[in-house]
Amino acid sequence: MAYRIGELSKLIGISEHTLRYYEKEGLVVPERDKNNIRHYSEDNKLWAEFILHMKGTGMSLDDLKSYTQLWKSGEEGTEGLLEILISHRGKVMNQLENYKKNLELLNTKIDFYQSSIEKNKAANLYEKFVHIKKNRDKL
Amino acid sequence: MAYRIGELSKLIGISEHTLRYYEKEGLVVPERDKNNIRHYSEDNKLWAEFILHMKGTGMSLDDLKSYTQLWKSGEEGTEGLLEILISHRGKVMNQLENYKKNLELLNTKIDFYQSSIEKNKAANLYEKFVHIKKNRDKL
DNA sequence: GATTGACTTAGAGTTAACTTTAAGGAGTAA
DNA sequence: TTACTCCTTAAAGTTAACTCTAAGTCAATC
Repeated sequence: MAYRIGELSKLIGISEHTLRYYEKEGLVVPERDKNNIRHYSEDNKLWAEFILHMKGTGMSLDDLKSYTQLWKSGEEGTEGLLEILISHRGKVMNQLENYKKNLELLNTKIDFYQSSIEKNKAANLYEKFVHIKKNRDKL
Repeated sequence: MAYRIGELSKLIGISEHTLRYYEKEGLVVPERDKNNIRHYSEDNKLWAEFILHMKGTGMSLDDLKSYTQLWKSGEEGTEGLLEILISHRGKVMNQLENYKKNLELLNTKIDFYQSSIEKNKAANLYEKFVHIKKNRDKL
């Protein structure tokens, strides 16, 4: 029920280096066995995955450090956790809007270039046709 | 119908430094007057805004450089432009999904903490009530 | 005449989040 | 025994995209 660094690294798709870095930063701190080998619990894994999710929507490691500290502090940190989550949710909602708008912009541009290529191909075909016709007529 | 660097900087919300940097990188290249002052045309402005949009959804300046070069090359660049746009659209769609999922996750967490705070408040109120009652009974 | 806003080059500094290196040591599985 | 995975520290290197500095010049406007 515990993962060694190499396993976890493969499971969640980040390097062992990065996992050690996260430990140094206090983000994901596994237990050690008598040989000093890291053992990541299921909770450690879930926490790491949560971090990756939040990072993936633009939360900074600094914010994630604060978040982790608050979480460790137990009940008294709850309001702080909420504050961070709500502020981040605002950013995520803005980004969502931003991405939606830009997707539309991209679609418009893509449509434009695609039809301009189509037109171009049609024009070339016509040119070829005229050329062939001309040469045929010459014969 | 043309902007000087300071004006454009304010209009589109990036620093003059950055505009000069973009010029050096070949991204937005304004005309110069006889005194060597930059004059950004309406097209320059639109291009700059387009760049900011694409950057805002994660396109790198390197890709934007290629894009700009292709655009300058005219008709023969069209297929290349399309390729970049379509590839970027893919990334934007993935990000959109990612943000949607994370928004849900955030909402779940926020709900959880909010109700746990509510419960806590209720419990505290109850404690206070018991305390008051106890003291009143003592009298 | 003073202020404002523009210009130049060349290079150094910043930030976040890794990523790599060096150089060695130790436990475990086939 | 060989290979594999793990461990350590400390520090240097990387990347993108700026951001700033210095030191000076120039033109327009109040």
